[in-house]
Amino acid sequence: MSTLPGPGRRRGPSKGDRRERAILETARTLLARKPLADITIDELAAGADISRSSFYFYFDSKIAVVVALLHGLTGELGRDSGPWLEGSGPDEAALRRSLTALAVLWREQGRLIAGALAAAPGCPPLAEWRAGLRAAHVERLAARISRDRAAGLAPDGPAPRVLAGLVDDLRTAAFATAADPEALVDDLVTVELRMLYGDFRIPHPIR
Amino acid sequence: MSTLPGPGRRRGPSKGDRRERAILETARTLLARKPLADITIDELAAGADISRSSFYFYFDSKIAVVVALLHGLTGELGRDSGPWLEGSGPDEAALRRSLTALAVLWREQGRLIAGALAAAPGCPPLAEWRAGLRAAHVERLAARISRDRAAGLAPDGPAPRVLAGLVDDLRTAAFATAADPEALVDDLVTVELRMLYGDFRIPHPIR
DNA sequence: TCATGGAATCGACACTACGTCGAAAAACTC
DNA sequence: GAGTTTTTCGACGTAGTGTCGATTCCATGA
Repeated sequence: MSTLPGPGRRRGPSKGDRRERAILETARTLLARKPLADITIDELAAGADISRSSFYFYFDSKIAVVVALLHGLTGELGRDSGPWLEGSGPDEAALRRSLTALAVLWREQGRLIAGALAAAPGCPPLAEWRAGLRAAHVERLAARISRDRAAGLAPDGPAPRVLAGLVDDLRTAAFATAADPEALVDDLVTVELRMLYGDFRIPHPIR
Repeated sequence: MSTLPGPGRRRGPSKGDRRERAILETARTLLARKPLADITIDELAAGADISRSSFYFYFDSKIAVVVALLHGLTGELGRDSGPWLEGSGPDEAALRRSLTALAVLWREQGRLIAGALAAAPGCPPLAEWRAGLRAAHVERLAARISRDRAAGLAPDGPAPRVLAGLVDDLRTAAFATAADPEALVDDLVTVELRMLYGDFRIPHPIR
């Protein structure tokens, strides 16, 4: 349940430190092969060459391991999205760079992220992590939408925060579903731009 | 694991039939209060006034109960979407009716659907259910997209199936996230229409 | 009316996974 | 090399799942 390492461990990169990293590494390896729910504490412990009860010296639970892995990931998740989120107008290239970075992360760590998302309802620390991530993205994207609308660059529409939330939902769901996230980037670029800038006149066919 | 009722039960709407319905009813009730993962077989059995081991006479597992509930729901899920999916062009009213029906279902049975979706990876029968549902929607929507494009009613863009998949993903994610699905309908209508029909000229500000 | 067989019920058991505790071994510190 | 801190583990208790065989219920038709 807790985010921090177990009750033991003070300081100094000693033996136990290697063990802790071994557990994390084992978790990462196993997650590449099967979903979080199928991984047992026995396996995690065995992978680090310690007994099951020793595992609890390092982490409070399976979820605590996931949280630790996620912690190292959080920075990466917003990587390369600065230019897009701070920019303005339908800057296709910037959006593509942002989505590409995200897709790579999903390819490499999809099981971890998906596992965390699946376990989030019913596990406060994971729910917070997800909520924080979403909020950060929605916040910045909503601001961008407001700016664009004020500048006449984007059509009016759903409240900025709502629209931004839908964009975030779409990304997450699409990447979670996709077998090959990177293959989806181009289409996501198109679709997100349409969500934000796509205006259309109902009666007339598109030229 | 299995979809069908347990190994017992032959014919005739007798005592056991009432029990079976009592279990389903109990599940429905409990799902209104807490997520699927927090519901135990003990509770389901207790709700139907039988012992835990008697439960297994009726269903193979907790998941089998969910599958049974879902079975009754599958028809509803596509309800009122006919006019939209069989129609053509940006028929806002038809889309709104379709989405409204879906939103109502999510409000009433959100926990059930969300629980099923969460348990789907790692549980073949649920995964199949989800895949079938998605496929059915994607299939029809993709056909609609192709028709519209051929008729010059919609701009070119992502492959119809991919685009339809993204629309489906968005709906599911949005409703799963939302506290009040029905409040989202109007915005979803706008966004989906933009995804399908929204064209925009990059350099020029919107008139 | 009662025997027979399927429907329904349950207690006892076996299993898996989780998490805790306290005692011991290892490693480090002075 | 005594004392402290870190690390390890076996034993235990708990919760939930699923199975088995014995038993009871009950409709039916001989």
